Amino acid sequence: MNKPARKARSGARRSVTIKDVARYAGVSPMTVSRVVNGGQYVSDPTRQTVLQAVRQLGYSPNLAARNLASARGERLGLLYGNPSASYLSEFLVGALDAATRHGVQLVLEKCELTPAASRRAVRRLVAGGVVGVVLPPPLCESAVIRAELQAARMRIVAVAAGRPPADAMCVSIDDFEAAREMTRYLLALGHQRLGFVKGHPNQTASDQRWHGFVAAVQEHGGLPPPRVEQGFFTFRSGLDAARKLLATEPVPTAIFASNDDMAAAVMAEAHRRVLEVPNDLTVVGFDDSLIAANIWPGLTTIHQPIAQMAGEAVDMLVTAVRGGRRGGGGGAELVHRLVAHELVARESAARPRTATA
Amino acid sequence: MNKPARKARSGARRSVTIKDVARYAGVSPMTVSRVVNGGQYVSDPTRQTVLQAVRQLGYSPNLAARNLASARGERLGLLYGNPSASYLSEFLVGALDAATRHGVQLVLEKCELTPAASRRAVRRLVAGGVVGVVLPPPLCESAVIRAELQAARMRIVAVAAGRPPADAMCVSIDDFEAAREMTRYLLALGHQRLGFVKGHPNQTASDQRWHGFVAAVQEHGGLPPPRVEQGFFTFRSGLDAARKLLATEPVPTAIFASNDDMAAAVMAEAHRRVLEVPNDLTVVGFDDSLIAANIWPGLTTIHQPIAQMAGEAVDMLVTAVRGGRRGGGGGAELVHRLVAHELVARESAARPRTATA
DNA sequence: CCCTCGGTTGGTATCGCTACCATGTGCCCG
DNA sequence: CGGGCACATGGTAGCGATACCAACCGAGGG
Repeated sequence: MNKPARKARSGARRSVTIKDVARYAGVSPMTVSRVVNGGQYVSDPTRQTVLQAVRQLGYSPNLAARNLASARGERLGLLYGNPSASYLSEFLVGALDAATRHGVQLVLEKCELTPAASRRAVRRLVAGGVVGVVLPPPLCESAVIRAELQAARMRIVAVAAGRPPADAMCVSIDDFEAAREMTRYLLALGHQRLGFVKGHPNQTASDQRWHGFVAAVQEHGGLPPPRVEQGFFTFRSGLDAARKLLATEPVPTAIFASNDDMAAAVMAEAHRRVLEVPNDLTVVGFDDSLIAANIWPGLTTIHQPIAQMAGEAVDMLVTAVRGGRRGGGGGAELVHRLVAHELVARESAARPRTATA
Repeated sequence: MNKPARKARSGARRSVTIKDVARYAGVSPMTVSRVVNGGQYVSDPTRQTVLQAVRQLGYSPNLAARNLASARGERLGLLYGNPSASYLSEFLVGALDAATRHGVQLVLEKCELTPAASRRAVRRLVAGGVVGVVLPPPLCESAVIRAELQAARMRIVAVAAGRPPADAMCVSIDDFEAAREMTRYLLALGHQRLGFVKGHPNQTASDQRWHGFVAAVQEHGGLPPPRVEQGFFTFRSGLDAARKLLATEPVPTAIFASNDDMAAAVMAEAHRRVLEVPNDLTVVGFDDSLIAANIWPGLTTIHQPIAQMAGEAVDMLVTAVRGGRRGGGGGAELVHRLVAHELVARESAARPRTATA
């Protein structure tokens, strides 16, 4: 038998259980459990004793057992769509990390944006015993998917939706504020003739960014009207927009694209026209996706703490699911959490040539 | 009691347990367990019946219960280093998917390449009860990390190491063959003056790709000696290499960079010199990373089925761990699995201007 | 013909923890 | 003064799966 082998290996392994702590503290396992889980009906002296024992013995609860007993081995789903978003990598890291911390399982499911595909994906999730779902962009914008999920009684957290949907929890940065900040940055550099490439019209974040841009322009005042083109968050659409923006005089001295892919496209088109970035043209983006640091010159952009956001989303889901099971039925508190963004200045933005410092 | 209420509501909710499957298949839970875990003492008819039931009911074992009962910390680790590799995203998707399929938990751990950091990361993994680790590049090349892991008796699968390490399982594409294929492709287009940007010298894949390139050049024969520069897989290093390659006459008509980031850098530098790609210069890369399709012109490159490779790695780990525990001690079969690559032709490669078709 | 033996099954205990109920205090209120 | 209520605690019964052993069964050897 290989039992002896196991024994030998484990030696150091065997962990201290709740019973050990209970015995050590001279109370029942139940009391220990209550203390550890922040239960309410424990007297303060007892609590201190137990906490002491926990520290002394280095007790750490067995996740598997806890999950099993509390039937909280909940699975969470992560529905992802367009994987071109270099988002996904960081997003997954953050989400998985949080999931591991909470001891919940994370199930991935790919999903196109068509109703049929959504339905299929949701069905697969339900079949997999998933009780809550994280929705990264652009799926978080799809009312169809949200409705489908809601019908299956899933909890939902939308990540990085520009405007929080009314029917789901949400974690995002303040797209409006971030765009305003970036625009102010451009204005502070001395730019006057601005160009803007809008994002995909069916993502609410696009609006927020656009409005932030407009707000900054208006509060500054006295500028020639900015040139605006519609984009769709793809490199290709950025190229088209850039072509139009750069074709007609007077050419903008700074172009703010609603995401990095489009900003990269603007830079590519600028190069084609032998405009040097940033000396002849300043280009800034949004997202701080992988491409931002991997092109030359590096792209000045807005950094979103994607991993953190994904993690928070999972946290929210876990508390919602657990609290929901515990607390009275359906008391759906729809939290909306904002996290901090950051303007990352790289090489693609500079004072305009004609700046009147 | 709210039990009835739960029952009523649950219908779709309540996950199916091993007992349900057993009842459905008309056998005991034990037998189901044996089938699911690939146990040996099950007759074929019984096995089929059970598998059928599993599929019908959509059964998926409860991780918590399994871990608790078997005390088998069946967690797998994924040690990732340099996340600049846009690799990570797809890699995670594949790995997580496989992990979910097998019902094992995947624990992520970030790890720098220094010995100290490796030691710390491994310690964290051990503390987390991890029994096997997936090593994506570039970590799979680090003998230090492998040694560290092996000392902790972990199973290891290295992914995309150019040359399989002697002491670990491995899944990769045939870098040599892929590079040779790409080079033949360039030669077939009519290119004669070739440039090559080598990859980071401490990754064995770099060698393989370089040798594949050389092999194709030699088997073709009668070419001027190719121009070669050392790169380090970073955009920056690609820029430096491109500068040198394009500075001295005669300029190559095609440049093969050992990865996409460097290829993108070559393209950027070409643009700066007002060389049009692909008309004035053909550029090809390797990896088919996100950037390849998101620049203009699109990069002709070698596609690696990253997600699939990651999935296979997890599969191998699972069978190794389960088989290893069961089967006689230490019969470490070090499998090395090759998966198919694919040459993806986009717009960055064309016949040279001076081609003598 | 019985007994052993290897392949195949089912029963039972148990993993570590928590839900749930019972119990036991002290205290206020009717 | 007894019932009720808010706290504080302990006991018991599982959660879903596997380990381990017992039981069965057909075949072959003594």
